[in-house]
Amino acid sequence: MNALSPVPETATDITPSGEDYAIVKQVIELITIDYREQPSLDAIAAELGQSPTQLQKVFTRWAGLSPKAFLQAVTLDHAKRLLHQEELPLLETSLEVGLSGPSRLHDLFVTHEAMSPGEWKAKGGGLTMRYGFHPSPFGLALVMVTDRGLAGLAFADDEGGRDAYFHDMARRWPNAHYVQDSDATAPYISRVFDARRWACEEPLRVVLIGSDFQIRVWQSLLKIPFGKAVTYSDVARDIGQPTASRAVGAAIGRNPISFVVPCHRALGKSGALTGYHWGLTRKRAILGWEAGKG
DNA sequence: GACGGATTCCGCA
DNA sequence: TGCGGAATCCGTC
Repeated sequence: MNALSPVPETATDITPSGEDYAIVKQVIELITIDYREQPSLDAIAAELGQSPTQLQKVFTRWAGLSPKAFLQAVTLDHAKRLLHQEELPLLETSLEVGLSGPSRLHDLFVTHEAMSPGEWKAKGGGLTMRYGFHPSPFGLALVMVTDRGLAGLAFADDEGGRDAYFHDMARRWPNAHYVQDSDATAPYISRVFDARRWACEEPLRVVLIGSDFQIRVWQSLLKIPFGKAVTYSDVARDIGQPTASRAVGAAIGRNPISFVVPCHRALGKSGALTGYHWGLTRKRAILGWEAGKG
């Protein structure tokens, strides 16, 4: 869509182009086969048929980290450290306070509201949902907005599968009225993925449309500070149902606003990345990318 | 009611 | 450690 406006490619560009992710994704898949081996840059480049120099450049532009540092950021050990860094991160962080803690300085500034139970029962009836596809640092992104704010954010693995990804989202609110409108959704993409705009004065408006339980879970996720992680049982405890960790997992899996509601920061108790609706590779990518911004 | 999880725990190489 | 199986709990349809 935006082929006419070239993005300047400088090392300091914190809004990486969508194409970089295609390379990064392959790298992550390679190192995940056996992450203990930590293959050399040369080996990875050879495997992908790229020059090491070029690969290094793309990688650093995308991640803000050298490939080596990135490899370390996606190991199990590192994930465990994220979990234990801070004892109970969920209890003290107030979303409304937003910018109070230094770690949140680099985080996306968000306010949210939830749809009423009645509106949820209507399954989107009476709601106009504008949507569009845009390049993002994690592949093609599908954005859905209502007049109350951002309602959906999904990732697509391939151009050709747009319909499938659209339906994956649209069936969550089957009675909504869907209108393709990339002009309406484009501003959200840059607001969400351009780290320079995360802490701007005006918070990103988000609307959570889900069951009562799901909304409580998603609100809990919104409180996880940037660069931290929690376990499913942490979330269960936070919403006052300490034994519901499995149900929490299911609810997290239905988070409609990926990345913004940071469901990628929920890990298994062992630190393992136990699942992600849009693929474990993407979950690793997001966590590693965040490591480069922290 | 039944179903099935983006869990967890335990036991065994 | 890592892996597999069972226990168990809960939201959803």
